[in-house]
Amino acid sequence: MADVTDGTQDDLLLEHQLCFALTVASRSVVGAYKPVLDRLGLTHPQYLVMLCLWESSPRSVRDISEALAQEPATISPLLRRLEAAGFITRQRVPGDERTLAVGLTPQGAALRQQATAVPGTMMDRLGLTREQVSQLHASMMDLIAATKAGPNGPARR
Amino acid sequence: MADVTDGTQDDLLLEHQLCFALTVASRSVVGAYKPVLDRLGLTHPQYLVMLCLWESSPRSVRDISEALAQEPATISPLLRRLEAAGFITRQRVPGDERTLAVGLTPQGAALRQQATAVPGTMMDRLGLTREQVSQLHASMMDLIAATKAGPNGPARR
DNA sequence: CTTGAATAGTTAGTGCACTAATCATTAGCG
DNA sequence: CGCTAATGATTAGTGCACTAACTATTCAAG
Repeated sequence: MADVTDGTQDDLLLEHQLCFALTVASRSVVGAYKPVLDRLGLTHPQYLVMLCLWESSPRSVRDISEALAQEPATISPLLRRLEAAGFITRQRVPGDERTLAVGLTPQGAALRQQATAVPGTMMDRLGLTREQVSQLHASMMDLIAATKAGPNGPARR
Repeated sequence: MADVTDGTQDDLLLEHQLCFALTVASRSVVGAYKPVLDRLGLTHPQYLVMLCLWESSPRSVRDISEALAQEPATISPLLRRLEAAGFITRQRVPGDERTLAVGLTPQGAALRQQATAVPGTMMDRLGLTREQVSQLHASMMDLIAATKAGPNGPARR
């Protein structure tokens, strides 16, 4: 007994669901970024792509998609919109015509200066300290690791 | 000095972003539910609606949308799909023809039995204890509260 | 060298989530 | 009463995210 899969009645209460709290938190935090990112002309997913490119560019679509833990099929149209906005360039790599070299335009590179204020602004807006942020960050990383570990945790076969 | 809005260089590192970890965690956890919910014929958002209705029904669209912290415009097409799947009914309330009464079909009510196992199964799959789940849940609720508090925390007008 | 497998990206199709605009109904006030 | 406000839900339009299917290029084994 005391098997973890024993479902008690209120296990199904919406208010007790971690998955629910997590999705609401995610949407709420992204929503809190919106007014700040609007001034940069970026959506939140676009902001993450720009962070990715400010760290290193040019990069391939696959490289970006792995860094952001998303499918290339998700990144592809997102890049087209960033190109249309004038922040990035998309060119085939000479010598390997399959691969795309995603780089920054001068405008895209310049945007980094304005973006440096974003993390601080958001910490301020959310009323979080650096420690709280890093603690929450660590919790999220643990949770991500748990989803990768598969059934019954990392100890299984 | 030590103003929280001082942006240091590596504040822009993707790996340090709470918002990034949060969105990845959310997508990863929802993804982990997928094989489990597939057997019930539900997507994750649809599962949340059903939790909502198992707690109390019939309910209006606005009621559901507030319980799930989502826009009525998001819920509306979702309900149409749940109706098409045979889990719920949608009828106008007699006496107030604006309001929709969203209720359960026998099939939708019966689905609850199968769903009772879901929370336990997921805890097992993620290798989380009840305590870990409730701690993470509390962290998420705090974060949600922080996004509602507005700039500079709850103390600000 | 050529053919088949692997790799890189895109496209199509489904579903969520949001804002803004619309329609119908109800409530309330002069 | 009758007109306006407000309320409840839906629709249109944009963007994200996923899977599956497709194209194009490159690699690699025979």
